[in-house]
Amino acid sequence: MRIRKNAADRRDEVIDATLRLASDVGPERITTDAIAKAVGLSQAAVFRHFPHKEDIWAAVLDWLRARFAERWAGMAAGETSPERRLRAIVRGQLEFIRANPGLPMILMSRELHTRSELLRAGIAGLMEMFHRHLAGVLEEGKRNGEFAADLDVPRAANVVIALIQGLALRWSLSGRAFDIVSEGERALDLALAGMASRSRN
Amino acid sequence: MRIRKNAADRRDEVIDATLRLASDVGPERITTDAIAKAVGLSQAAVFRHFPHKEDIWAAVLDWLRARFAERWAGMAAGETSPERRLRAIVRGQLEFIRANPGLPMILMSRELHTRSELLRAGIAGLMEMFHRHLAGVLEEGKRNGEFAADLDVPRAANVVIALIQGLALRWSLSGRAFDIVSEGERALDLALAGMASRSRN
DNA sequence: TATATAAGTGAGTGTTCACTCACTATAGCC
DNA sequence: GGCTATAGTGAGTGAACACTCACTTATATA
Repeated sequence: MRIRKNAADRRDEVIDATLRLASDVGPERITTDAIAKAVGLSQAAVFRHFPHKEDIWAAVLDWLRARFAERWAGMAAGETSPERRLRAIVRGQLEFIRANPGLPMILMSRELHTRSELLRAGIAGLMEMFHRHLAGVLEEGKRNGEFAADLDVPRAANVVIALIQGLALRWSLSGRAFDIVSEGERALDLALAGMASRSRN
Repeated sequence: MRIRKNAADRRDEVIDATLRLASDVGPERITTDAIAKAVGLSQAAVFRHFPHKEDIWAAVLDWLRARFAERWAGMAAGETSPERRLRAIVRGQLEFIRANPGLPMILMSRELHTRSELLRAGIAGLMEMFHRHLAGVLEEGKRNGEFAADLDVPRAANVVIALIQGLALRWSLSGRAFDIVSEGERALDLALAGMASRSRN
């Protein structure tokens, strides 16, 4: 029997299935047929809701953007000191990745980057959002004295992002063989404190 | 006119072309036809030299493994202190990436990881080689007093790798819009010295 | 110089994929 | 209960792709 739902619900189901499939097989190998099966539709029906496959990805990016905004807005209220805020942001991002393992695969996908300028810009936009968010907290901590007075804020934000992405990459490729959240917190500790011996200089 | 070369030369040409194409279009979008055109052969001729496409990737990984071994053997002789050695290793790796922009795309490719267990193991092996190499130097520096006495060496090595990979990712996706070598050296400075203010604790 | 061997080719094949189209069934409204 | 708008379908289509095959041509050496 044919189950008929309204368009908005189906769109959400497709977005959801796509995110889940992204972590299972990788974004480049998601086919419209796989999405259809995951949602319980015929392949042709997918194209009722999204005229082109690219439009599915655009919707996924919109969904992610909305989630990020939500999370960061909620989180800003909590912690007091900039360093604690930074840790909370990183932890939050890692928890989000743990809950949505497809996310890093999407952000890192060369496929999505090169197939369409729209998607490239969308992904770059997400990363910029995060960079600005981090830079704001780092700047505060620098004024505050919690971070080094001569800290190069934009570069430090990039270092934090690189840490998260490098970690997420290893996590994904290892088949999620370790806990990305606790491992990420340790990595951040190292980056904040430094590896060099404290006795020198 | 038909140009005929011996098999070994053709294999090298194919490996070379594949590495170059990996940076241009990404590993997952390299077709045997594109490789054939790059080398100046018909598509069918590619299969004279490699029975399956997977074999081309295996050969590329072998080539990379040999290059790494070469470089690291040559480099060990140079620098004196562990910290300088670490910096030299990272710099060397970044220079290698700059010269072979396809490398990070290959190492990060989910496609290659999931399509074949042989390739997955090959890539994991390359990363392990690098991890061991870094851990050795960090261990030395820890004994030496240049690095923190309580440094968690394997984790620190992972942090360095994450930094390089995260940086390489941003570099690739940005269309190589900055100098990965100098940017990487600054990032390493930050990770070694730490971001937190020195006045605290 | 004849011959064997190996490098090369054009023209396929089967599969996978995004996307189309003519048609059908259902929900919501009058 | 009948009508309309729209979610849904099965059966395509054409393009891209890895890989095959029967056949050709160049090279090394007996």
